[in-house]
Amino acid sequence: MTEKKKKFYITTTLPYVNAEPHIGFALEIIHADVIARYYHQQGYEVFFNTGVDEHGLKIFRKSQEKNLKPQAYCDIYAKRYKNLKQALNLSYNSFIRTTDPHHIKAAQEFWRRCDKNGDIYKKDYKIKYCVGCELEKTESELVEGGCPIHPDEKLEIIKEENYFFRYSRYQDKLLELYQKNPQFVVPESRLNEIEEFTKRGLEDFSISRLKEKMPWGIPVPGDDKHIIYVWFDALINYISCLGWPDSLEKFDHFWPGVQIAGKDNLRQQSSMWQAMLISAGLSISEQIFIHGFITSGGQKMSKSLGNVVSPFELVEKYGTDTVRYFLLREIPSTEDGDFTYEKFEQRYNSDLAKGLGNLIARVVTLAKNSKFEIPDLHPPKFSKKTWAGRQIQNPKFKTIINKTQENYRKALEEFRFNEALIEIWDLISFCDKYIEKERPWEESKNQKEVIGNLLLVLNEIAKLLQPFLPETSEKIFQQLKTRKSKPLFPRI
RNA sequence: GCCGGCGUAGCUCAGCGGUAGUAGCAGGGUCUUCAUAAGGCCAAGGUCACAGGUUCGAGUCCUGUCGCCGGCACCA
Repeated sequence: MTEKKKKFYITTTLPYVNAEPHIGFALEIIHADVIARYYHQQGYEVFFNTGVDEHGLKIFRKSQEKNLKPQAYCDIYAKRYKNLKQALNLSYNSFIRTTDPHHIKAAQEFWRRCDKNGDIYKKDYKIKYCVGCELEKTESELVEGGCPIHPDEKLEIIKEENYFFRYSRYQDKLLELYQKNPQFVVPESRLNEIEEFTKRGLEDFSISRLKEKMPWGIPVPGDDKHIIYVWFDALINYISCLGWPDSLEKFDHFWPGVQIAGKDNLRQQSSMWQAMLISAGLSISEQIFIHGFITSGGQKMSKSLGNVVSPFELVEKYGTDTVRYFLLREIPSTEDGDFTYEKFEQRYNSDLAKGLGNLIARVVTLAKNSKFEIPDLHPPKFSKKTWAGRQIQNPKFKTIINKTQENYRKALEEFRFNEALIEIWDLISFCDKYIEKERPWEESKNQKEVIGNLLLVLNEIAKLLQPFLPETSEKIFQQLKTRKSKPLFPRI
């Protein structure tokens, strides 16, 4: 993240392909996209990874339900997730699948390194098994010590020999990491959470499953009877996507990177994965950003409640940038946020149609109607020192634009997307007031200067919007250039 | 049960020791016409969850109560 490095790596988590793409994942990948586009605009070389997690029991079962081979099932879903790229206008350059041959090799090599370091050993793993469900039950699933679906059935304890990872060995190193680097996990509340968890003590966790029970996974190196447990394999994607371990050029250049994950993933990303990296002798991640969840009308989205929101449907109905805008502006980046169609349309009308869209339309028309020759704008390319500051003469504009840029940059570098957008909208509001005051539709001696100033500011607004609303940003540049007004966001 | 957070205008939130914020959105009045019946201005709207305490002074610090929400290991 420092200026001199000039390269930037960001990755989402890999969604598990047992369901359709969820609006919550759309939020995560849009966050990552904004950051990636921002650093790209700043002149950084950016590597942006996403993909899908395809191994494990749930997928194995799903594929059986649908009478498909696991790989065939995964192929179908991988495609659905790839469709998000166009729907949400994403700029990622790497889409990894955990069934990619290269990833499989990487996971096995990673295993060997941890093993070599003495961190992998065999032990009996006690599984709680509900005969009624014919399923393993985890502690967190249980209600009053029993299966919530079959409370009368007694849970059986099944012992199974698994490989374990010596997580307990890393307690001190992890605590030191959190204490030395308070920015390692954002927001701070999540850092505190993981720190408190770590202080309570770490237990080694199992990292393999018996192949005879569930064959859909990566074979454990040197032991045919086991496959690597799904998330030990999945986490490694963050470096296998960079070519590790075969080709280290990209890996050496980009790693470590920033990882974005949901709050349900705090432990895996900011703790377990970090311990794994240390064990394998690799650098820990640069930073972990943890976002919240999206509720639907105040409730958790679930099929049974029938309140699941599909990102594809939203995009089809309202357009890509509208969806991006809502998620970035309305959902506080580190907290849970709520989706309703009412809120969505209200944001659209007040901010996009009446705010941004209307301002562009009025200025473009003013410029078109003006009898003066107004000089061409600078191209929309980023240049560190110019922004608008140097071109605009009006000192009030200079001040507010400088303030906006500064707050915007700070907000973005701290993942406060909504606040960065608020900064831009303050500038929009400033322009509306300026127009009202100067009345540039009337002929006057400063008419030319006023319209010129406005065009320059809108040019800056389009630049600031670029990471958030890339398509709209481009349309604004076009309209400013051609002086042809066309509504960006028709009122609904 | 243990640990942490939150409760400020109809809604979303800022403020975290000095008369509550030029807040935003919604609602009301008014001015204007370049613009997507958009925009500007003005007014209204709060016993800062409740009860004690510390302090010259408390949304702001402390204690307690109530309410809501997270975390407490195999959820990818």
